[in-house]
Amino acid sequence: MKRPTIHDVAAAAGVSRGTVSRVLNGDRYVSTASRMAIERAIAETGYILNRTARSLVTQRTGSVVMVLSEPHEKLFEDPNYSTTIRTAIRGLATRDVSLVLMMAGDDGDRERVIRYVRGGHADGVFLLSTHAGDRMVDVLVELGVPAVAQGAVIGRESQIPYAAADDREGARQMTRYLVEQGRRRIATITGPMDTPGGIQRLEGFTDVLGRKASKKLITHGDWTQLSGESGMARLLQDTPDLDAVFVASDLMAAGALSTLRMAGRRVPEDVAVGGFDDSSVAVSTHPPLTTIRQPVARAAEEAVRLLLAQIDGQRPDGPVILPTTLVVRESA
Amino acid sequence: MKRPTIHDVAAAAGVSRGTVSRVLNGDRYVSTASRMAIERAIAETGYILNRTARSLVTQRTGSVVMVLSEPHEKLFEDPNYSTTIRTAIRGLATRDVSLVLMMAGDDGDRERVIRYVRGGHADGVFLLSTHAGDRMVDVLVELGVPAVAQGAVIGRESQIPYAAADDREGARQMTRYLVEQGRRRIATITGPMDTPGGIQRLEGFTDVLGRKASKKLITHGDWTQLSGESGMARLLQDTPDLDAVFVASDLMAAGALSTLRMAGRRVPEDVAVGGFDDSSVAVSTHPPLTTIRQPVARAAEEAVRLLLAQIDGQRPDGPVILPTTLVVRESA
DNA sequence: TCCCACTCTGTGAACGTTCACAGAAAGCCG
DNA sequence: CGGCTTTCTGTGAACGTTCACAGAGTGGGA
Repeated sequence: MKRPTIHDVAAAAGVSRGTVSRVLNGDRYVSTASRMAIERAIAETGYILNRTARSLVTQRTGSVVMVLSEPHEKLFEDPNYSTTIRTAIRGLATRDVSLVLMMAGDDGDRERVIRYVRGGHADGVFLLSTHAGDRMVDVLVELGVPAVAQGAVIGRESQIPYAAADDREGARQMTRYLVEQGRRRIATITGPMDTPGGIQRLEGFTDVLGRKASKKLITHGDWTQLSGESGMARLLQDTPDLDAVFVASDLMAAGALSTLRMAGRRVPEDVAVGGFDDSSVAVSTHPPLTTIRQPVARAAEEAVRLLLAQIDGQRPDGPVILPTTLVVRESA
Repeated sequence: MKRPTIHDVAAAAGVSRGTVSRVLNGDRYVSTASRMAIERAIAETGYILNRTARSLVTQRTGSVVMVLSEPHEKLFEDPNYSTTIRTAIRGLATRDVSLVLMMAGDDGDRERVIRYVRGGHADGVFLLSTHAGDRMVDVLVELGVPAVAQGAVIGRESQIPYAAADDREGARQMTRYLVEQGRRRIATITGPMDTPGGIQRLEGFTDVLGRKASKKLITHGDWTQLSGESGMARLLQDTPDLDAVFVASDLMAAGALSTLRMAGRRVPEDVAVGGFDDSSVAVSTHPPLTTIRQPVARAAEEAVRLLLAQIDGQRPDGPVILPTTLVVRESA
């Protein structure tokens, strides 16, 4: 029992391939009689379009590849990825575009992604957590394939449109809040300085604190919970009298909380802790985190929109920056 | 500038299409002279195989679809999914098979998945968190498409091979441990009773407790943190003197911890809490969770193996059940 | 009435592979 | 030397669509 083809439908409807193809693709020059006959024939035969055959001639695949650029050990700790992936799948599904997931954790992976895209196996690329100076990005830009990023790709802001939260302003909100709460020695644990979140959240921090943001009050993490623990330990050592810390992600903040607890500091009485992301861990820590909510789902939706627009041949309307909001819980 | 095709390679190497195709597919009847010429030609022209064209004739796509069957609100809270997805991608990549991600949160989604598979757009299906009685599964089985599941598909254990942790024995380990610690009134919060984890972890619990596992000591959650909170509240109301609770997932256990804290019960002094999964939340709670580690990555690897074997036309060697281990932290 | 525009339809070619087949060349055995 | 097997190669057809083109029918305006 072979699957029915467009020929079978045409025969059943008493028309030709061409006409069937026209209704399949929404061409307007089809008589209502033919259209109805064809629709009946499709239902009767159980015909399903063969996208492979279509792709061969249209040079379009109807799929998009999402590239996750985290090293393997670390990947996916961040619950935000899940939201982004889910939202993107849904957004693309409305246009019947499917989502292929690839990793770019090492050079072999990146090579594979390049081959995949260069081979024309995807109509567009959705970049996630791409670090500065990624060679793969150079190749993609050179190829001119439609691309979009969730969070800016550093150094490629003008070539690859993106959707992101307003990291800098979010960091300002949190820092201002800590200041307003009367905190005087405010430290920060940043993200990696080759990611937009790492850079801009630190910028927001220094925007508010000015020269009070001394070197000793700044340390760097890599988004992992473990790096939050060790970062907090370093800060306590360098500045034992700190009374607040702005941690650039909730996951790192969870790590910072454990270190503080082990050091016998009460949160928020002795040290206030501010996170960033409002991810699911924010409510499972003790105490629950005061944090900055970023509209991850909205950003993913916007990114999908930007990507589809490019695939349709339109010029994307620049980056989309979304506002953040302060969520006060108990840690600060 | 068109991309080079197999014709261009053939011309550059001074052979015919057929011979090029043979080296591309690893056929042994090719002279070393031709083979070398062709390999040079491929490198020089920058040729990349067009999988679409290949798919059209071979009826194989070189891709597999992973289906996530959680309702949209809830999906992805569980960090284990991330591990599974990542591991599956890596495993498939070694065979140059790509992974398409689809959701099956509502009927529309499921319909889309069916259309996709029926249309022959994937060589196999990787089922994640599929609930009992899912109509989509019936269709897939009927279609006879290679399929595999992470965690048994209830009612389809014999038709769809799977890889899973030994949920029942894991639950026994935890329950035994609680008993050994001298706990006398042990309750449990289960997962949904249409999932294997929900059913089997409860079975393990009653295996150990026998008739001591009274109705009042059993309540059901849906894997979410919130359901852990409310489940714990119900238990405290029904059985105020309980001194331990086995929660069928870490995420729900995190919820249970908050409820206990709000109720003024100390963990583990007043109430011991045992989780299940050893997911990332287990270490961010306070106190850190004593839990059951399941080899999620191993299970994903095995599932990929089972799937690829079927795609290669072999009979899968039955379900793979992997051992769990007790991880003692501070909550019990 | 004639011409043109518009609507609708069918047909052949093309997309870039693989596959089956046929046939050439080479080696071996009696 | 003749025939048989093995190795190697080229060719036409096929996979299931879309697309461009040509042509038929219809209606309206000059």
